[in-house]
Amino acid sequence: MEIRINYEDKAAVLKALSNPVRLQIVHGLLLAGCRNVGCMERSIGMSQSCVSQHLQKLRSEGILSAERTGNEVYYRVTSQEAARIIAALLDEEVDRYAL
Amino acid sequence: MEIRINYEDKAAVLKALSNPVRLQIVHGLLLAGCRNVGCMERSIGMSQSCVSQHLQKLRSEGILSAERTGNEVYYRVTSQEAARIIAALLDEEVDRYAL
DNA sequence: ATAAAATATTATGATATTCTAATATCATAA
DNA sequence: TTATGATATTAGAATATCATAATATTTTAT
Repeated sequence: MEIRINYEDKAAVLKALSNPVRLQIVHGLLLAGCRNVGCMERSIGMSQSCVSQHLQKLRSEGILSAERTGNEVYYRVTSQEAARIIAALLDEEVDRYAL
Repeated sequence: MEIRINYEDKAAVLKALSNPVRLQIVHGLLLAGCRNVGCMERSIGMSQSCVSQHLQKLRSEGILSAERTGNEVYYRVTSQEAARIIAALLDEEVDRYAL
């Protein structure tokens, strides 16, 4: 069997993580930090709209999933691949991450 | 001592790798593939200018270094961090990489 | 039924990225 | 010195990204 890497798709994963706001959001989730939008807004210091749009982008790339509880929406990291990348980037242990 | 992550800088590393052409170039180098520009052009199927511009971008982010030998310029990966990220992304062993 | 809180979506202007075509540089060969 | 091959740089058009402001949706409290 022939294994051909799809560099388009792989680059897209990196691209999804290659923005400071998105990186901080995902890393925060991995460290069991903020899980809902309001908390992220405050912690990152970006507008509600901005954070929400970044969250949608991460979701559409399959890095996060969302779950609504009452008024708020809780996010979590569902992509092992993303976790590995961030661990490699920040020189941390994937095992310590929440996902 | 206080460790504060600079998400701007870290995101910039991912951004440098988040283009399919650049990703393929760096991965190729890590697998001991093409080391000069002409070979990369042919192997990736992009114009000389395009490949060269991507190489400059990777160099300016400190991921590659270049060495001229006669007419041609040979590149290699100098960033352990980039190697770790790509290994994590492609689920490969960093130890097998050339750098 | 209204109002308020939390989140999502849309529209927009500013900026950045990408590729190609054209030109420049640099090293060697003739 | 001129020509040639390899690489780099510049200019430009098309497209994408980013943050903000405005509006919409959804859920709960009154």
